Amino acid sequence: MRALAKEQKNQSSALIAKDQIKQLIFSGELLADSNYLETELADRLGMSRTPVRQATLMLEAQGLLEVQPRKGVRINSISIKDMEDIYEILTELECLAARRAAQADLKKTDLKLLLDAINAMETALASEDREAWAMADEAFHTELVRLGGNRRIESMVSNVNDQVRRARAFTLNMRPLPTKSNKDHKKLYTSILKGNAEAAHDTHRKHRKNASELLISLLKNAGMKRV
Amino acid sequence: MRALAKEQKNQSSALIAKDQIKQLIFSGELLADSNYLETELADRLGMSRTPVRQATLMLEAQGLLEVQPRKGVRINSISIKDMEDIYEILTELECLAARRAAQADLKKTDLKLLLDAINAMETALASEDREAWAMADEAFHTELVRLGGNRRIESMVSNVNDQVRRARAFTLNMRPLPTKSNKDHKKLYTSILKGNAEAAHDTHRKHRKNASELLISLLKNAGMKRV
DNA sequence: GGATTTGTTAATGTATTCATTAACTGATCA
DNA sequence: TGATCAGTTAATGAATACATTAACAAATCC
Repeated sequence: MRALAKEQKNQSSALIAKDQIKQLIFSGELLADSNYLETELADRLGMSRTPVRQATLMLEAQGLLEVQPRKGVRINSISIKDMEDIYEILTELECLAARRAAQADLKKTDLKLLLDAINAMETALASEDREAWAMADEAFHTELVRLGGNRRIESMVSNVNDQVRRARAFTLNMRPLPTKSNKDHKKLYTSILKGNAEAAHDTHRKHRKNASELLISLLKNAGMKRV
Repeated sequence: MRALAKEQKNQSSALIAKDQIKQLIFSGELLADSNYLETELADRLGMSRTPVRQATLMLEAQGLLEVQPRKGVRINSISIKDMEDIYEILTELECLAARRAAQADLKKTDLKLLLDAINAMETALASEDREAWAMADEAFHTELVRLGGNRRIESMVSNVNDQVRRARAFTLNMRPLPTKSNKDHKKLYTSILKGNAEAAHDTHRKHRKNASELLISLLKNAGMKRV
């Protein structure tokens, strides 16, 4: 909490607006396929239209919303096809990161955060705490990509992830507990440590493929056309 | 020309500024690793700071520049490591698109633009017109990605491409004429038409790998640390 | 002479004002 | 009755005004 406030200290209102609007979208306070006027958002965030507008333009560039003149900004929803497209990209980029990480001759100490995340998932599974599991899972994937050592992949993955955040949150409680997935994580961890690049790549590809197929079938079964 | 002017008719100044600043960067009128004040850019573009600022924030999100308070916007240069990172991503995404295109059961008519580009490259090679070749090559790659049918890949590739545009332009006249590369293009064309997804993927991977290795060695030989 | 501090400058970041224009309402006409 | 057109409204998009603050310079103190 304090860290967050501190972090925002030297940020411009535009960047604060960007983060806050993102949060409002993720939390569902701003609904997908709905429009919100700039004035409305400015009031809500307690600032003038100027930084809010800057934020919306940045978020439009990221694909989270569309600025529709005289109608307000429209929060983009995600179709099943979108989900498939996004997961395809996500898979490709993460697998690339996994391969790179395995080639980077990393030591156990380098992989500490990755292992921490794996353990956190195990704990969360034991106590059936889905929220905690989701957080640890995200930490795992973030750290994996970071270990890949390609900054651009990091930011691209982060951007794309933002676009499916709502869908993931939506299905979190519909999913069976992913008891099996931690086996994949451990296998990947070992491959990276051993420097087995292709194994890391392939393991992760299967993992991601399973996860995305599950997610998409859950959405379909729930009759969800858009999220 | 007229099309461009027309295109800009209904665009906001912010979007015009974004395009124009990009052009200024690509053409080298704005130098990498140099700073330009917002006022300066606004004067140059004949508009007020407001839309210019919006443009710079969008371009910062895209990674082309950095907004440095009180120092002006700094045009980002690209290191060899950056080039490697970028080409790695580009390769992965384009190969994905190639695979998808091959799976999409496309007919000859669908592949017309791709073939046009191949022919244009051949013509350009015959007359040793590097500029024309580069344009056709870009058209080929753009169309390939479009045929992949994943909009997000299109925009990501386009963004990433923008980041290496200067480097490519720089080496264009240093390169030997890429007489061999059109064989790769034709092979890819055939693979897509025949629906041979893995061949399309692998052909393009090799093609991209060669191209990036060549580009990077050219930059290294030229003693270029940053572009 | 060097370091520190205060004052000034200038560029950013935000708010506000203004102009433009799409959307809506109602009225007129066929 | 329905359609078209004028007038009004309201939201955007841009310019300008204003506040803030980092950077630089000058002056003072040790």
